[in-house]
Amino acid sequence: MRAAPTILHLDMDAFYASAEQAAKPSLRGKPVVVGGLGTRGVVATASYEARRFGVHSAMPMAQARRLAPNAAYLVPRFALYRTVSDQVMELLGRLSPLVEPLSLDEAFVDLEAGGVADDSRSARAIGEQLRLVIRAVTGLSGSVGLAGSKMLAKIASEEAKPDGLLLIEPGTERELLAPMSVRILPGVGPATGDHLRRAGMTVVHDLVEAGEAELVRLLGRSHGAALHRMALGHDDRPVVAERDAKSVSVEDTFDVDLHDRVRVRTEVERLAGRCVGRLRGAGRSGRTVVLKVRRYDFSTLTRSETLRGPTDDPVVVREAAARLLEAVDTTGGVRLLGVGVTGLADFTQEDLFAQAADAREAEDARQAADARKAAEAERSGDDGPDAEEPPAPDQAAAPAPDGPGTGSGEPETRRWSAGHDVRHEVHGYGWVQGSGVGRVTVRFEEPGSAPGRVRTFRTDDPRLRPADPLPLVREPPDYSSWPASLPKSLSGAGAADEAESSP
DNA sequence: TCTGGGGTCCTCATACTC
DNA sequence: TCTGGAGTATGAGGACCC
Repeated sequence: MRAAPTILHLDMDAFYASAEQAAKPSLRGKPVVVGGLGTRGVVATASYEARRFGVHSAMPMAQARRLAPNAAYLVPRFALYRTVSDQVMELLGRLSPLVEPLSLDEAFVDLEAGGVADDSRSARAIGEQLRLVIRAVTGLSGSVGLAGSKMLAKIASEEAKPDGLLLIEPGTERELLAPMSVRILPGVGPATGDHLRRAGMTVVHDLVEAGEAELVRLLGRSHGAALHRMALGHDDRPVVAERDAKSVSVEDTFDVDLHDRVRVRTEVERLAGRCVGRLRGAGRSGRTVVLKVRRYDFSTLTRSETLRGPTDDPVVVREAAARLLEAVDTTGGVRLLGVGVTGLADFTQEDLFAQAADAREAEDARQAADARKAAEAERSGDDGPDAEEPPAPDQAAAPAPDGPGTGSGEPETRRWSAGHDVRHEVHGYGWVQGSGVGRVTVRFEEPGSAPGRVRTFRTDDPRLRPADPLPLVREPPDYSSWPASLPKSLSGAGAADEAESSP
């Protein structure tokens, strides 16, 4: 906990839904729900208009549709969100070398390390400027929290939402936290929240009163002690810029439970291939293969196997996953399958074998100079100590890694997903409003345009093609000198004002 | 016809080694 | 030689986060 509120937490407001509203003028001011549209989808983000109907993140899509039947339901377009996220992160990087992204729409920034703020006044000014610049560049709003620790900065941005800024002055945090729900503290989810409630603790003040010993008794040493510190407003976790991934995994939930054991096995192998594709894409390898199975009754089990060394060989991972599956009872049906790899490294067991082989060859070559006669025969019998070494990888079986985020691999059958961009030879840019029974309905509009008109085509209309997302802001102001100076069009818009944008 | 996907961290049980 | 304890690796599951 530092003396000045120089840790900044940025949280973009209803990010996916806001990006969709910015991209699709006809949706502005209307309820928008982004998420999986399948029978088992859940809500990723709901616009503030949709939240008024009670729709929120992680809610089953079916329930959302009952609550807000007239909302627009869209599948996520990660390519667009990633582009906007990159723009935002680039702006944050101008403030400090210490930027810790938490997701596409959230990050911590250590303003002190960047030398752009060292007290409340300068921190607030930078926070307000950041919000202005983000809006100018991306067309979207973000909320900013400023405090002396990560926990409090995050709580501040949460309280500032939507489209606000809140600064917590050091010294005031205990008073501020005391009446808040225990659920505001990081690490307190539904289960811990329930646990605490049953013990009579509902607000942060109750945790302080209970004392560390009682929390440790209830929640265990690590969690209990950490929670007590948080309740007192103590949090000295640093902002960490670079974080290495510790695992890579892929999983799929099926629209209908799988009963056929052969199909289950095929899916596991497919997932293993995808997982290795991601692993290789990241230039990593892994030592422990994990199989995840969610059964028809939502019970989830995992089985894992640790290999002798890290691998990025699809055959090895596929076979390990298949072995793990053998030990799982899938009668009754399988709802979800997943394959993951942990224990990541930057080299593979095969690299080690190769190194060992190189060393052996060098040694052999040296000896061969002395004893040429026996060398060939000796080497043929020297296969190394490891009998478990898998057969040479089947090169042809190496999966085409699906690039991060594309996840398509769809055959040429044309699928028009709701919300996706299209371009029509005659009518120009638009987005898919819906499709079915051989027809696709498109609304022709683009960021910055007026709400557009709707037209319907045959799904195989050759004049209609998928398109890349258009930038949300066509001509952003020149902000190349920010934060040294604010673009002219933005200065005077309240950057240095002391006024707080939210209560 | 409730409950996604991709992660992290913690706890507990068990096996093994010293 | 047997036993107990500490430390470590592994496996499984749960909670949490966005």
